[in-house]
Amino acid sequence: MKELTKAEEEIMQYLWEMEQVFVKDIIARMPSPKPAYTTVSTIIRILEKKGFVGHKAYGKTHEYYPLISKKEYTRNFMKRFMNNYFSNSFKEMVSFFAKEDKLSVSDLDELMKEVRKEIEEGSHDG
Amino acid sequence: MKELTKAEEEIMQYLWEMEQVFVKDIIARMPSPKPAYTTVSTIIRILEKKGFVGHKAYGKTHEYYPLISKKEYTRNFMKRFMNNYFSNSFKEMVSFFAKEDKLSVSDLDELMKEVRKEIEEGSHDG
DNA sequence: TTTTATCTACTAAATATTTAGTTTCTAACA
DNA sequence: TGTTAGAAACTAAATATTTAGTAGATAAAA
Repeated sequence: MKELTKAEEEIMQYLWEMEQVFVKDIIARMPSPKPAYTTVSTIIRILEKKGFVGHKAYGKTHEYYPLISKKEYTRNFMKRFMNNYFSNSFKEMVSFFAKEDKLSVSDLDELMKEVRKEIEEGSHDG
Repeated sequence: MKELTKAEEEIMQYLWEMEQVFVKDIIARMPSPKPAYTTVSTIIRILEKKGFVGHKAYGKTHEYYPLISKKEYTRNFMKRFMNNYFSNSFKEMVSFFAKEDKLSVSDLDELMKEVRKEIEEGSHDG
């Protein structure tokens, strides 16, 4: 999977959030100062070339949608990151953030109860 | 804190790992094809300008060392990332990776036992 | 059918990043 | 003291990324 640059990722976030969009929809949601229409359009075309985005044509206009889910991208990205920053150890990562957020042991237990539930629920669809 | 580019981060990883280094030490550790001496040297100078690296001068030669720890950088980087990819929720992140690595509930319990221990140990130095 | 609006595709300029050659300085040594 | 080796600093070329203008196409409106 190709990497995304900053600008590409920013646009991709809108795609993931909105699922089906026209260029103008994205621009509408962007904060000022808004970029030129063609800027966004160009970035989307790059995303298409990289295989992240597809489109349906409605006459001359394209409606764009993600081909790679946020989950898939996150997975790949985090693999690299985990490797570099937590020596590939899930434990280290959790531990880092728990300390970071100054979670107490009981905070963590509470959190883990919820995570456990999610794992159990999710276990049939992977 | 400034962001690091890819090339800068790569060199920074050596600094973090080796703590105190001369340029040639870094190059010695780098895999082939090795970059030119001046390439590494230039990147380090950029890192100094960005405040990530300092140096002690031994005559004409500089021994470089990190000014910003891997932990500090990770913290900042992950804040942004968490925000974009896990809506700032620690729970979501743990859950994501637990599912990702196909951890069972008992795997998770085992892991959390260790994390809990670390938190308890670490609580006096933050 | 002609005009208008608006969209994508094409193109290119501006900017940022990466890579490395050249110069200059200094220390070590003859 | 002069010469040499090796390092940082300076400079610049190559490459990648970002931004946006212009042209050409098409649908909708007149």
